[in-house]
Amino acid sequence: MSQPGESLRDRKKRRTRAALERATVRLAAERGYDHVTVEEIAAEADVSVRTFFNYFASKDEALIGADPEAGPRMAERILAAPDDVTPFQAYRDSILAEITDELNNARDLWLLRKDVLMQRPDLLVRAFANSAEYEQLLASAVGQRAGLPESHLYPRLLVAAGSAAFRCAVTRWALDDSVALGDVVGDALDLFGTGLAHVPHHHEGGTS
Amino acid sequence: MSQPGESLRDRKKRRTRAALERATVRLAAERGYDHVTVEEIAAEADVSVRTFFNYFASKDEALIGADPEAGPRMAERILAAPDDVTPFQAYRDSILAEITDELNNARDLWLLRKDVLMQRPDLLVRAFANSAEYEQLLASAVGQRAGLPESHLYPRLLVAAGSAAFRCAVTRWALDDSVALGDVVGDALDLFGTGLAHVPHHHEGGTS
DNA sequence: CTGCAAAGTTGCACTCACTGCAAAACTATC
DNA sequence: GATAGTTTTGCAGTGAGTGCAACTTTGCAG
Repeated sequence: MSQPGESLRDRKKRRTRAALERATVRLAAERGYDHVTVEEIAAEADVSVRTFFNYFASKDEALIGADPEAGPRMAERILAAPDDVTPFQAYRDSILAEITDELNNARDLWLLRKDVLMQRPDLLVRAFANSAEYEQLLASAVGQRAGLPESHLYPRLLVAAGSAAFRCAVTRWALDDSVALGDVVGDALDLFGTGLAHVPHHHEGGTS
Repeated sequence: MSQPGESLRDRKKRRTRAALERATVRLAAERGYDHVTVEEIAAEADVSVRTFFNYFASKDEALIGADPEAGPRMAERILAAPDDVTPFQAYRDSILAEITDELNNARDLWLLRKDVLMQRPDLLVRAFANSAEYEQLLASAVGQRAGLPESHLYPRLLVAAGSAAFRCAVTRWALDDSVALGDVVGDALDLFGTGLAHVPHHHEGGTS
């Protein structure tokens, strides 16, 4: 939880950010996303409204609370993968790593978010819209590994497939969480991997 | 252009809607999306601000101007396809049909949108967020044809792949429009069809 | 043509997300 | 404990978006 070389300042910042994220999710789950104002969230987290916007560019962003370093981290991971790993596998691994990490740190928040996102599925799409800049970063990493020219569709498409997989997995998981979210995302990515041209067979507990 | 059984009222509505869409795209391309206010758009189209919001729920929506009947139309088309057509093919055809239609009616607008979307790629993502409700509709249609239970990932994933394909295709087409947008979308969908596990070969004018 | 009902338009008042700026509070460092 | 760098905050303002009630236009029937 608390890093070694972390100053008081950094610790406070992390705490405030986390408090705002928690407050947003908690209140939204309780009262419904658009019956909660930023003012209330800020009050709940004991900071001013202005400070809320120092941490998050929008209410949407605070609800999802995406780690701004996740994008760069994934890109690095993709580039660092061994040579015999395909770009697809590298990207798949980087996604699953982030997700398991996230769930280990904040599983409870995702259980609350689930309810909010079931009411407002568009918020999940918007969350990815906010990080549209990072898509470019990831696409470059994939493209580099794949040895494809900047103009090729494949990298962009693979990255977009990742968002789509995550999004669909959450929606699906929200309806029935008997399979862990990470596993559903994995299944979704595998479907993208083998192709959607043909309808997959419908077998029960398909975790892998 | 003008339908047969269309009253004066309906004609006026269509004209107003089109005028608002045009004004939004034109001004956004000219000055940049967020240096244009709804007030200016409404003025350009000779209606009140309030009327703007009678036609579009948000500025985003007006920029993309997605036909609200496109979703239902596609769903119908999917269900109406012959039995020997796979859900994938049926969905692919329904997308391409809409796109060719749209480009035939408003190619000029897309040339302007291109510039706006290059500056603000997130707007394209947001556009799909707005029509997140229709995703459910399309997923049901796909699921029905595929004979899969409501809970299965495949329909949702296929539909999301469609959005992703369109989105990536537009981004790619914005950088280099030597290949028609419809063809790029087709290529993207084919990649999803055959699977992303392996990097595709890079051949030049791949229209089909 | 007239008058009535339905649909569309508008203005108004309001809420709320979000931004820039400058002052105040706080933390780190020497 | 003074000083420099960061973070927090208040304030004033912009602009998106909504509900409501009045007003205008269109459709239609007598």
